[in-house]
Amino acid sequence: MRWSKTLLCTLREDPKDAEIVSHKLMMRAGLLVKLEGGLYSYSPLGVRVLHKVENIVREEMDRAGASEVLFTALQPISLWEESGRAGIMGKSMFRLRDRNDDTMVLGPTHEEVATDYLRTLASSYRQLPVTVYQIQTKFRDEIRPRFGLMRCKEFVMKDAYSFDIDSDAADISYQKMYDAYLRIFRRCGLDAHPVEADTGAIGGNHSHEFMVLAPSGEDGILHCPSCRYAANQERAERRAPPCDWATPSAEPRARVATPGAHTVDEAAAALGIASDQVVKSLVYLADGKPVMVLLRGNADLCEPKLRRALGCSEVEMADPETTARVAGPFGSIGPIGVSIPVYADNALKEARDVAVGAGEEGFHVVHCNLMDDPDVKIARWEDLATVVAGDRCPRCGEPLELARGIEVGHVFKLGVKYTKTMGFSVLDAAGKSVTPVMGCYGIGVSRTVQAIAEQNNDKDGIVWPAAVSPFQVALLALDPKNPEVAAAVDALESALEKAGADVLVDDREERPGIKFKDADLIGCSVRVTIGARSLEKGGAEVRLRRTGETTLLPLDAVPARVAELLAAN
RNA sequence: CGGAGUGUAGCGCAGACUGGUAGCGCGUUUGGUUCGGGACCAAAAGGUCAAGAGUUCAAAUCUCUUCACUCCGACCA
Repeated sequence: MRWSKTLLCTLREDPKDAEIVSHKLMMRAGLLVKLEGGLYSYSPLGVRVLHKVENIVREEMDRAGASEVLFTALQPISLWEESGRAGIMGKSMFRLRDRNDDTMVLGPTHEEVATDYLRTLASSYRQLPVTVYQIQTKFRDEIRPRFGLMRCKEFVMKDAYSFDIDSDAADISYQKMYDAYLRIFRRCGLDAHPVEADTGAIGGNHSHEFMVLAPSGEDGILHCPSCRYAANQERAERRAPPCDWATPSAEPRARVATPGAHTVDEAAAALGIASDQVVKSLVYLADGKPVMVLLRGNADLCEPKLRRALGCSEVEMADPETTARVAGPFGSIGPIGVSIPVYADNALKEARDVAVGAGEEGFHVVHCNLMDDPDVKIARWEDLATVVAGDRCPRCGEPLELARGIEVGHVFKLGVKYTKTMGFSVLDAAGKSVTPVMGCYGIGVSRTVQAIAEQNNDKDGIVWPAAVSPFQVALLALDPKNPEVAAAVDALESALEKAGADVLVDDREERPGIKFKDADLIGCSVRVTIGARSLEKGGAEVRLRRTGETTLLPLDAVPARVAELLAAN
């Protein structure tokens, strides 16, 4: 492709809207054009990267035995009512009406459509296992789109769905996808790590996310340096920290004035004890019903854990009025004598001598024995605390480390959640009707593009891995009007393309400095420069973007050298 | 939805407190000199100052309302 024949515009300065490095660089390199928040057009350059990632995904899905299909983006709401997700996905699903006034949705995901597709086609165990996948535009009315392609209202996703006759077979399908994901991200030049994850609105009982480590990532990841345990912070577990007050106090339970103390730290200071010895009591609304949560004073509640523990679909902190009504004023909440269900974090199991809010402004109760106090009714003990850096690994006990990650892929074991509710069954070998076991597997393709840029850049611009570089080679014609240069560029372009490389020829009438800067910014893996000067010295200059390593070669030796560099990068 | 911030030329910004005919840099166009790491000189084009209402002789500037975008939280590939 000739630069002069396409509309490629680079930006000299960072756009004001962009916050993270990949977003800035993709905008500056002219890969994206913003239409609105969460909506971006791909330029001729950007769409090439997208297609390259798509093709890697396609090849690895095919290799793993999945079959490509294409579902519709537009779906009838009735499918979602059938699965029971119309409510759960409700707010993030774009809805519209057709001319018959029927409600349609723009698919945020395709579990329902996939299940419907299978139930219309499959009726025998002999047709299973089967895994279908598609690369589709998804629509989600995101609460907050951000960071360019990272979180968009419209984005490209690869989603796959496996159907198996039983759970053991489903595990095999899951593992195939898991392995394929590792290969896909490796081929994209990404360092992506599988971590145990929460299943969220998709549902199911087991899932892994594939995380690209980056400080700008939206998720916290706890990982253990000694045993390789890794989990999303929404789900990570820990061994309960040691407890220094596991023996009941000799003193009786007592009400103590703590005027003005509203936080755990203030209460601890007023009482002259460690903040961890003060129980943090929170009132939450679980699907609208108030519940109390107890944690150690220095722990934070992990809301997804609470949601899972309670089996509800939404939890939120209760408003001050509700809190005051069921448990006393903010800052003095406590579990003694409350009538709502109380859920306590496992780390409090040994607590025999702690302080709690008295349920009354300005008072706390000390020497409370949570386990045995007749006025404290713990409905259930659960793992509810957010795990933080330094907490002990649930597997091996070593301290965990915290990192940030970008979620580029997610694999789920769904069980029979959709197949059962949507009435998909097949006959097994004995002629008995069975409900197939399902898995689903997503890759955020457009997000992956940006994650690659986030992980592969330097002060001059993006450094695309060769497999996804918009063009593998940027061929700079430093003086396109010089006939010798033009002839050499033409010849080399053909030779490179014949050798299987794709080439962007910068034939603009610009000064050399501009071409070098733009080439660095766009980040094609290999740069080949031809100018009067290089011809005088005997050929063309070949430079690897990632290292800056440069060699001057005779023109006919260039294609082989380029191929060598591309293969190694 | 809650909290914070920003809207002025294609892009990045100043001007606002103290109201008085719209500025700078980059980019764009034309001419010239340059030409291997974002050149220089000269000339030019380009703006209902986010929108609406109000105050005023006069509003980018003061007041109110609305909208959009960005950031922090809940949602997720």
